[in-house]
Amino acid sequence: MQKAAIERNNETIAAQLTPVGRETVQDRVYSELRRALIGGLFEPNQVLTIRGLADALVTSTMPVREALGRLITEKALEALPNRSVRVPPITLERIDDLLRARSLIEGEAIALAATRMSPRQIASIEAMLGEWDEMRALKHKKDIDREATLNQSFHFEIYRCCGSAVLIPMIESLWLQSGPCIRVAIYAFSDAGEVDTAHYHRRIVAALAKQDAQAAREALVADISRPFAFLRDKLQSAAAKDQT
Amino acid sequence: MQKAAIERNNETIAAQLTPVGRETVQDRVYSELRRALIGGLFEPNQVLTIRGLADALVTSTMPVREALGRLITEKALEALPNRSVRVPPITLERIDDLLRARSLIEGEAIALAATRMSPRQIASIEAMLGEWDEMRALKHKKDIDREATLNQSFHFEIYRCCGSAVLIPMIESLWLQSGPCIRVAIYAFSDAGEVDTAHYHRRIVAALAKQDAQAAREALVADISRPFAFLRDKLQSAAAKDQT
DNA sequence: TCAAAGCAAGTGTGATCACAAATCAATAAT
DNA sequence: ATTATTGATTTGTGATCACACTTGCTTTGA
Repeated sequence: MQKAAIERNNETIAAQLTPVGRETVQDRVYSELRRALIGGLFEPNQVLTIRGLADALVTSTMPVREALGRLITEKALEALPNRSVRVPPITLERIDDLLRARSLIEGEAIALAATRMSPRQIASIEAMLGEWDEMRALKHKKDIDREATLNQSFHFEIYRCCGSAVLIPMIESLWLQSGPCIRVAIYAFSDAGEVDTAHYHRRIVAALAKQDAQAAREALVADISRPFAFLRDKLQSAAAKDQT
Repeated sequence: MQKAAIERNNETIAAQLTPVGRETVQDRVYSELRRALIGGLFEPNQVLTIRGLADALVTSTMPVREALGRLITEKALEALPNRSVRVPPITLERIDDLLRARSLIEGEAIALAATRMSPRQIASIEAMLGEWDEMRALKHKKDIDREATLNQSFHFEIYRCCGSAVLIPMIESLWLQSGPCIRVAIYAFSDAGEVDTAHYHRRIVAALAKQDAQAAREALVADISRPFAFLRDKLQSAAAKDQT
């Protein structure tokens, strides 16, 4: 019987090949819309139509409508009574609300992560920080998209270590909801002369390295509060000017 | 010009008629599945098929698949690699994970509510408590479904006062996820001789009446911990017996 | 000139069909 | 007797169509 030989052969093949995966069209549409949303490609109040998106993404309406439905249940999009869907407007209350929820949940996640991260994982984060500085020094602080992506990886790399399968999807949902707001703030940042965001991330990493959960939570809250506070001021002054 | 008369006439009509609403089939399917899930009608690990549900709900597959997609993104259901969907299994890690997340988020919600509830709202909650006792005394503690529904209204009536449009959907998602677990625990409760759940709710109401946010949070955590702890013990002993 | 009715283009929703993948049962081969 | 293979049924996915509702514009009537 050559069964063992066949088995061995299969194993060597399996070792060489990488799984191809079976992502559906709907999943791709969903990911793409997510990316666009947290990347701030859609602006608040913009209405999205199924057929319009389907044309833009070169598919039929079916995957788009299901992806939109999913995004609506995550509150990343909003279903109007007219049955049209739009990206939610930015209001002062919503900003405060989002910041509070993010501080609470991401704070808890990083506190958990602080007690669980292995030295290897911390090293990985630190390496990320270095790569970041490099990019920042090189590109004269203008590649906002790359910066945002790196920021996202940085945070979620940490959150993944919290060991909670419940918290992480919630955090993703929160990023999705605050994506458009944040992006507005970041663009405003880059106009208004940049603050040293690297400093905040270094504080986070330092706290994690010391396994100091409380310090990590505080550093994180300071980090995510910045754009929200900025946006808040901007909105407030705009409202004040609007009233005069 | 009889414009004013017409206007008046329309107003009287509007006063008499109640808006008919335009709930879609998909929404009804979604609500029904939600109800079934947090009511524990589906058991953990059960797989659900689109066509099966469509037949049971007497619609076509289309509303069902979209409702399922929404429930999957909320983690109320789980998409297997085979593309079939099932209600998530109960594991020890998941129980602890859910309890932690619920304590954190619902705790924050009730702490916020404690500082914001009007006397009128508190009275409404207290009335609810009384109605509860009545039912409990009358029906010889056997109507589990009614009890669960009342419990749900009680909690969400409070959460609604927290004034956060972000936290509440998250709490709903958490209830959806822990629904099947909880229901298992509750059934076990009713076998194992009932604990006095009313006591915990009275503690919550008392704390809210005193506007004591910290006490409210603690009372709430104690309340929601009970079924989780019960289920946890049950699972652990089952695992221990399984190993022998 | 202006407001209201009517029309046309656009949009979301649900049903149905086609197809590929998975599951299961029965049959065949060792 | 047990494993492998084939075939039939079931299932999810995507496309397309029909229909109802909305929206914006044109036309009509005062």
